[in-house]
Amino acid sequence: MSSSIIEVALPVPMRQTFDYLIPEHLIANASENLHQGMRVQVSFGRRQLIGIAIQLKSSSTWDRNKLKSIEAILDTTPSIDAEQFRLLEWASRYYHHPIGEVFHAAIPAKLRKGEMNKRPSIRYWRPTELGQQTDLAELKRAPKQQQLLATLHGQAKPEAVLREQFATALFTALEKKHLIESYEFVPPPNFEWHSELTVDNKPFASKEQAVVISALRQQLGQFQVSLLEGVTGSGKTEVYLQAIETILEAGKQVLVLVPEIGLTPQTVERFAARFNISVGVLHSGMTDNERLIVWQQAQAGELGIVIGTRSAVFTPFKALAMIIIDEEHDSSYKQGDGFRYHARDLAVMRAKLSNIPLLLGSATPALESLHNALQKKYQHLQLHQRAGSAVKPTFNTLDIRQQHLQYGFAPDTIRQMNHHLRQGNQVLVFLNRRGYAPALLCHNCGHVEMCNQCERPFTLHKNTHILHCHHCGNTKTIPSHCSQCHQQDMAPEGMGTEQLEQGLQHLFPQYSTIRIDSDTMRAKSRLNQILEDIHSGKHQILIGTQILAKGHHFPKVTFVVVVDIDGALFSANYRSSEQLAQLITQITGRAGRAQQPGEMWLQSHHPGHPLIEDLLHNGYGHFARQLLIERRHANLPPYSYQVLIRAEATKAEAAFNFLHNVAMGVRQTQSSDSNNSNNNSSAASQVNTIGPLPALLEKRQGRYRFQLVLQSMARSPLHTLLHQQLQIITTMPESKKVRWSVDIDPQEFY
DNA sequence: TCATAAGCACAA
DNA sequence: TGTGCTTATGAT
Repeated sequence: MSSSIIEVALPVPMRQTFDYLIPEHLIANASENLHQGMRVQVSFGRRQLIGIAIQLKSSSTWDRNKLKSIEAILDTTPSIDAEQFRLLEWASRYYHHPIGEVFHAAIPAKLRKGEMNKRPSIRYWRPTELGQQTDLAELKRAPKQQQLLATLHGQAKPEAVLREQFATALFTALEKKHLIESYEFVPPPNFEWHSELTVDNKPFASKEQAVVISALRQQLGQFQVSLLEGVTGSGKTEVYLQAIETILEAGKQVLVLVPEIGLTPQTVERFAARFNISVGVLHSGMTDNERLIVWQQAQAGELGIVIGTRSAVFTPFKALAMIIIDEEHDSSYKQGDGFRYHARDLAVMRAKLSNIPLLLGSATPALESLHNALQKKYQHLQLHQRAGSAVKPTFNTLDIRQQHLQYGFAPDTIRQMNHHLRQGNQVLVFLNRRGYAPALLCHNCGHVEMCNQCERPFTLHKNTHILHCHHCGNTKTIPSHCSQCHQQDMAPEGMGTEQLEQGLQHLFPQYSTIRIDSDTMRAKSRLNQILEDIHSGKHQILIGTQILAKGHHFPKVTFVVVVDIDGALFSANYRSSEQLAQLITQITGRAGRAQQPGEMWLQSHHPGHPLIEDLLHNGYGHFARQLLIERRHANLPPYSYQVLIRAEATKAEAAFNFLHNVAMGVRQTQSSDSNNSNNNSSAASQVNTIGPLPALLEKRQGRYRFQLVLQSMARSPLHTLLHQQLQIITTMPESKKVRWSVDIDPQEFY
């Protein structure tokens, strides 16, 4: 049977694939030359698109003479290998995302654009003849230039590597002096890393570490997920290093995922230095060329270790033997738009398909991971002892009820900040604003306005001045008096980082304040510069959001203020308290030093809140287990499963009606199912709908946004139902009038 | 009467 | 999603 048709996945937001004819000159060799996972160029409408070959077929459901022919085959070996293909097919099904877009997200930009999968040349710098002869001392008035020239002495280096350390201006300056020159070069493949591998400066593992390392080494060659729960400073990285030693010695490869902000040159250097091999790095700040090279090198087996952020989970390997996810609780592993995958979950599936171990490491594991570990689905490994001298700050929860707050600070807090600043120390002001659903709180007594139906805090929608219960959909107008103490002091939670920054400049004009959040940190180099300034003591007051909790140490910070913990404790977003605890714990492990442990103050209207008390006295591990119990009682993830459907439109009714119809469809499907068969309608397989509710920022960029949550105690009925609904939705005329998206296992709501 | 914007269907 | 066709709006 001749296979003259090829099924192609295209990067369009449509759920179907497309059939094309294979032109005459290719038919003879189609089964030889065209394989699953290869890129093909096709004409689609008036456009030329790059698609991925799914399979060869001999017939199509489409009329044969309506089929177009493919324009070209762009690969000689599949860009998506068999293993990746299976992973991405699974991801497309699991996340209910169009397969073409899934493939698109998983390959480097250069390949997406149809460039040939050949090694691109890269720019190198080398000293010129003159540069070789020049005495370095001649450049002593330009120390940075001197340093650059010294680095290049006797050895050319790729520009990308040098850029991490040297500014652009230095290159032009030295080039002008005819001391260095650049050239393009295609580096030859290096399969020799394995024989060059050495293990340098390996410290002795502690007894505790040794136990964990040997447990991990026993799993090689089989699928097993392990959760390494290790307090800050317990030496998780050392465990990673020693666990992968035998893998590298066997010539096999390791993938290490790190949070977006955690990927510093130091991290990479630590891996490279231990094994004396070059480490592949993948992160968002790299050029398309740089990413493509690492991708190809990993695929060819030229790299023993690849360290990368979220999307590095798609990197192809020749002989992948282990995946490590550092700081596995970190929210940057979840893609927030488009193809909303979670790198941790994809890694679990990848490890399963490849039959290799996966190691999840964190001081503050995500409740999902902890749950799996406690359920014995994951192997649970623990490190309790800190390697160095212990740095544990003292805590103080400060009651701010009825206090006169200045820019959000209580008088005592301001006094204490002054005290620390006068001693020449740094103060860290922490404001956690992300992902909160603000509650309405009485400043006099701390009472939080709760939904009378489900005992959960109401969420304040500022635009409409309405309280919404995000659990049952109940609404209420904003009361003028507190129902508890009858004072007129109901205030919404919330202040932005910018306001806080201005306030601090007013309160402490003599000190330098620096704000560190993702907005100001767009460029990676900028962050490094600021971190350097902080370490050198240029700034005394640091204002930060999540970013500060990730991997950076602040030895000069002796006082940490968390401005408002109530926002997290009384958020309708049930993940807020988990995130707050993770942040507090992470900062705790990173501020201060052995000689001067530091202090952390938490401002709250509920100073004796049992969850916070538990966290401060018994640590994150205990707290997290308590929180899991709460989640179980409330039937929340990880004990239930959720899908969030978002919709936005220029007309509020359009978005609302769309989601309303979806919700009706869900209920209808279920009631007809239970009437007909009665076998599939147990409480566990019941899918509940919550909403549609307006999004917290209801209107953004002139569009009204709503969301609908589908929730079930079991995953499969939820997914089955969603699958059915999506088929209906895509044919609904309303669906074309709104922008809508599906978020499986949503992390951020409201 | 023309020009531009908004709405809409379609893609193999 | 990107494209081009159709229809609505509205300025002159």
